[in-house]
Amino acid sequence: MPNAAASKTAITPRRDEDFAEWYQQVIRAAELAEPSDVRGCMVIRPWGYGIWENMQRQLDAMFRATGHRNAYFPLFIPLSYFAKEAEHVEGFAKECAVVTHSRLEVDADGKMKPSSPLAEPLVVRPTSETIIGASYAKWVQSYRDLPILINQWANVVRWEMRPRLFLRTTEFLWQEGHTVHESEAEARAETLRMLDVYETFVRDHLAIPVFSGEKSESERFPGAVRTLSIEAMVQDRRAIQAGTSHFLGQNFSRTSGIQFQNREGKQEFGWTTSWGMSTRLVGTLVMAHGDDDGVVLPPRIAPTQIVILPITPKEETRAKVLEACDQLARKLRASCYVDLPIEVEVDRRDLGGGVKNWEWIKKGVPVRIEIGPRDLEKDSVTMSRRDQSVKAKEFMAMEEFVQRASDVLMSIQENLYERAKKFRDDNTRKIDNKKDFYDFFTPKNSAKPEIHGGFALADWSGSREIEEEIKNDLKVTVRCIPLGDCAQAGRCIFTGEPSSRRVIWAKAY
RNA sequence: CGGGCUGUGGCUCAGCUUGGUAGAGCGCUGCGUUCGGGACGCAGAGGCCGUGGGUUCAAAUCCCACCAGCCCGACCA
Repeated sequence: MPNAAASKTAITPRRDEDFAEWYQQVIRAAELAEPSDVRGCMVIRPWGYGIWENMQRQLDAMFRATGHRNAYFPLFIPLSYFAKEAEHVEGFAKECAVVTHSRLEVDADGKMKPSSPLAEPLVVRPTSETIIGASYAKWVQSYRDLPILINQWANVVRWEMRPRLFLRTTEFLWQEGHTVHESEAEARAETLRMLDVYETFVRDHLAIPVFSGEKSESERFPGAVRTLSIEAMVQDRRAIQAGTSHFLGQNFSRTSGIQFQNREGKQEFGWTTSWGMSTRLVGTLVMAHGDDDGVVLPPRIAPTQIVILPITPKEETRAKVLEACDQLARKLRASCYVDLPIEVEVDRRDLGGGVKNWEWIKKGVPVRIEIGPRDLEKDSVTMSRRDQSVKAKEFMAMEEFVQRASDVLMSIQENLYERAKKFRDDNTRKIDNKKDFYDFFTPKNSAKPEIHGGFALADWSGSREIEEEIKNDLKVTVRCIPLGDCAQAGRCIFTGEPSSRRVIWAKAY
């Protein structure tokens, strides 16, 4: 049954059978993360955390390069701080974890019970605008103290109803940038600049193309004047917000008292921004590039870029094979891929060769190298790329591979981007009337919906009622309103009213 | 927070209707055979059957309560 074996995929079900289940299975098979006993929370395992660490390191460098510095603010926010900005509280009220006691006591039944109620409850940060604002208020007196350009790497808690690994968990890791500026124009420019950083990062490092734009009023961050986002398409053709950047106007500086004497000598409230990206990106990465054999990692973000698998069928050649593997690893580590030493691992575990090979396939390591006795004789290696068929192998001299390694990684990175972009473009459509719009977003099989839809570019008047109606009918929302001046006036496909431009509609995570 | 379903070795589940010695497959450990490949054989380890209460001579099984998880809604990065 060679055919059956050849068509067998490492992950069951396949993406086209049940995408949601496929996603869970991939994460488990690749050992990225697992659900914990704590409701809605996950354990991020080394391979998944390694991906996050790479994202952190690379994003952090970009923040530094744009003049930002890291700092750290408290996990707990006094309820009174949090409640100052009316829209902000309202937006987050339903998903706050609140600390109300400071100790445990053993009760009559021998059970531990909270005691010593706090004078003021503390909210576990769902986001830090208010607590950071309290510090900024102390730091800012003069226009000379501005801008403040600070980022924080932290965990936050949002008591969501329906958690999914990486995409939506009660606790998640993220970075949140919080800046203060002396003028509206400067703050608005900062918002755009960071959106651009995000777009660049996701495109060049994660190999995922995005659309960027402004959120509609209904999707805006609670308390923001303007929310920008980047929107990626994953393989079930749904949209996923990969990063956001908010222009907060003076809303938060007013409530936090961030005030300064401006160049004219007058008191003025600071103009603030905030922007963030989270571990959700790991899930995005999985859904954007993964295949029916598991995760497929872009080389730039892979914790291990090249894994070397020693083939040791005979005891007498074992030592030599391992030595050759170590030697190759050393050479590779001495060479660079995008300015950093190549990350190599020799998998010496005492396991069946096939098992090992498949483990790395499922983990999505970009390049697998096999070295066995026959390779030793010819001083060659066998290479497999994760962006190509699992069975595909390329043979070359060891020295040649050392020379080419960086190029191979680059080629995989490019290939993944091109593939993702083609998928996105193939499933993005201009739509000019309501019927086509509804057809586009309606699955043929309503009992077991197949993968359908995508991004629809359609004119919209900006009416909130229409937005609501579409959401109720199709679960489709405005993902973003593209920026830029390539806008073309048209007519809203739902109402016929004038529209200034097409906006991007999709079902979203 | 509403509506439905499910809690049994690490994982997926059978057993429950009709109460009577706790099971299978995968995984794990050991030995052997294979092996440029997710192989096979044999032997083994591992379970307060979600928690608490009740009925009963006897409860994984029947009854009640609670807790947790999954799916479908409302909420969201």
